[in-house]
Amino acid sequence: MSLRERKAAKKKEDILRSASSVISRQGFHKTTMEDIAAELLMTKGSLYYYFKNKEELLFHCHDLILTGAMELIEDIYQENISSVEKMKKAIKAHLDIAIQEKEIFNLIVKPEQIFSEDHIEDIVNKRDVYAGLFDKIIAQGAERGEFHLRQQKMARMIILGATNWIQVWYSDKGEFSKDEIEEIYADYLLKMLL
Amino acid sequence: MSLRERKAAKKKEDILRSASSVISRQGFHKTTMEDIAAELLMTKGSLYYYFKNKEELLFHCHDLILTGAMELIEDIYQENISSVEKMKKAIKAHLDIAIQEKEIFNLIVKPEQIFSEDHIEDIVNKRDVYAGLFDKIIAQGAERGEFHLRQQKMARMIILGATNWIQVWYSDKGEFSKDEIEEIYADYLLKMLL
Amino acid sequence: MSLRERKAAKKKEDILRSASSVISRQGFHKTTMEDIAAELLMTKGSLYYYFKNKEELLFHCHDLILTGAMELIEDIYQENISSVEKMKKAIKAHLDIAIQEKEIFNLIVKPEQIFSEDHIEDIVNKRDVYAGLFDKIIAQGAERGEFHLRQQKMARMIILGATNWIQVWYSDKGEFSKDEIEEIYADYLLKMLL
Amino acid sequence: MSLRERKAAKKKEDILRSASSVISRQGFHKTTMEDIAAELLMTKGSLYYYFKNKEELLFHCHDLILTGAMELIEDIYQENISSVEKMKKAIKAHLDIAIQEKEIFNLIVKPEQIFSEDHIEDIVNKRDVYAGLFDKIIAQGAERGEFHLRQQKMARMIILGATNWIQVWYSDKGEFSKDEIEEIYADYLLKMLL
DNA sequence: CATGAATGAGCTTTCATTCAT
DNA sequence: TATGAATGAAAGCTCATTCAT
Repeated sequence: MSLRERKAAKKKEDILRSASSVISRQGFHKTTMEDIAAELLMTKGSLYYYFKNKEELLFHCHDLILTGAMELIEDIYQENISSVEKMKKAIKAHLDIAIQEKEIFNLIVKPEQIFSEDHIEDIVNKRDVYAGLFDKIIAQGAERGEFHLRQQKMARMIILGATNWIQVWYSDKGEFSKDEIEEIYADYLLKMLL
Repeated sequence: MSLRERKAAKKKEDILRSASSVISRQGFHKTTMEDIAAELLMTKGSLYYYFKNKEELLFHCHDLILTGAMELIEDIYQENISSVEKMKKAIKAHLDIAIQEKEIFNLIVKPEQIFSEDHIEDIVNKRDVYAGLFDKIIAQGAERGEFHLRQQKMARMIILGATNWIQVWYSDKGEFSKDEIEEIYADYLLKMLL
Repeated sequence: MSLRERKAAKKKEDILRSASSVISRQGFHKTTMEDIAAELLMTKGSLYYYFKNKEELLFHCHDLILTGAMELIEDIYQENISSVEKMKKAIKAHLDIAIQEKEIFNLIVKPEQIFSEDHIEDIVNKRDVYAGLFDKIIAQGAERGEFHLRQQKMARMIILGATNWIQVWYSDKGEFSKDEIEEIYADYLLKMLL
Repeated sequence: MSLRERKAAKKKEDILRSASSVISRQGFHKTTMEDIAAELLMTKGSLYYYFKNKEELLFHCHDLILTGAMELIEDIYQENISSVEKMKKAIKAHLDIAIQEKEIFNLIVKPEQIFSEDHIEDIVNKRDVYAGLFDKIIAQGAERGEFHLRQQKMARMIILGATNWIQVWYSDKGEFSKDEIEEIYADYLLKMLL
């Protein structure tokens, strides 16, 4: 990749980060291209130099964050530790991202209300792959005799549902610190699997 | 209440039910006043006779559903049964509503992105009251020695989070029936409390 | 048709006439919805109450004029006169319309550059039907022994081409009156057919 | 002219030819500077090194083609052949260009809709000079007793109109070859002059 | 010379809202 | 009460044009 290209790639990522942040604050529909541009001290016209429309921009936001998350969880899965430990770590990592990326992560929820058919399949697939990582951890734990449960997929849905929801109410001014919350969540959810 | 007033009240509720249904399908931002009116075989102008604007309409949708849900859970709380049973019933009832009212229930999530300041406080309060009902069930269960847990609020958040999330993926064509799903969810989540 | 409906239909036609006139002056691409609205003392938003987009509006402009023209020529064809007379009348009628509706008539030319696929077929068909009326006159004249020519379609194309072109240069301030021009055109073109 | 200048001149002509071709396909308004640049494997910024804006570029396209056409017809006029032959040749030559340059030639039609006042006069003048060449052929033919007609200008307009129109419908997949069409056109139009 | 990047004016379109009838 | 009609503000998007490098 040439210098030029790397510069452009960096700019694209800057835009995505910035857009993610604004969208997380205001929601996708209430965020205008102008809002996003303003945050970057650009004009909205310039955004279209990098992304061909609003949906495309969002799609890449989504992709960036989900890809990052997948790498994290995949790494945890590869670690040489007990399944209980893996799941604890995975839950904490997931909570971390959900808190940070609020709205973007929330997009995973209802792609049909935002994305056109072109992207939905891609998005749903990626979301499934991500969820699959948690399935793998659970399955491995069950095999190893660490977890005892019948409906593994259901358990995974409960775990991801509960953790995704945290963005709804989390505030860094709450009674518990982020780390404490993550600890408590992990403990509770692990109880379900044992 | 005069006949006329009662007629108007009924019409209002018709509108709210209809609007809820459309919004649940399409999402709030993608639903236009025209869509809502069309569903009722009215014209959008008429809606403004009953509700002074779109937000007001949505606010009352929200209220209608949340009030109904509160009554259900309150009744369950008053029943003369074990806390375990109460919680099971409450979880199932909550799942029922979440599945049925999808989008509207989803509003409970991020009111700031939709409602203006006039309503937010009201909405947040009601949501807290509703959540409080679950807290009461948990507290009672702990008192009675049925539940064993320290962070009661956290547990409640996990429960509501996990159950709210169901709207994201639930489909009546899935592997499990609604009743089965509710049973499984209730079982898993109860494991957390014992 | 109710009074309401007739009123609306009339308004639609008003808009079409007005739009035709503006477009004929400025060309389709240089004419904004605002221009059209201004001519009617409306706001551009209102136009969308009657026509769902700019293309649709243009399509109906086109239709209105072409339908009118077809009726004129069809009537001439039905008259009980010699083919020479029919063709003369048809040429004059066509010139009349071409002069009056300049730009709209010009649309008949390159629909692909303006219309999306949805409309092109319809437009091309109508245009063919219209041209077919001239073919019928020519064929009848040939049968009756009034015209002597081999490539009838080619002759028709020359006639319509020559007459369509008039909008390019016609001005009511020129050396000849519109009637004189029509007379001369008809005479010249008839020479071709005899 | 220095080497550098000649290089630049050549590049300019390359651009004009390329632009003509794209515009002929898509029409002026639907052709963006990017389209033109892409065809030349350039970036749109570079175009502005050679032409100060889109209108200027179009103006020179127009000029290039019309100048070429004028030379052709002028040469025909100078030939030592009968006026009938001259006119036949001129018609065929004109048809050739009209078919090839479609859209650009079409520009001759409505300069006001595309060009600003700066260019209109120039364009109209050149167009008149071009048309004048046909007038000269006709006048000479009348003088020589080959043609018999009163309104010479009108005849010329009919001839140019009919031939210009060919771009509207010509396709190289039609029933007749280009040569045949030209022959037929020339024959028909000549009948008008005799 | 060429280009990548940025700009901003202008366009079409949508839609909540208003209001006379 | 209900509605057809109109409005206007705001959004997404396009593209000719500019300019530093």
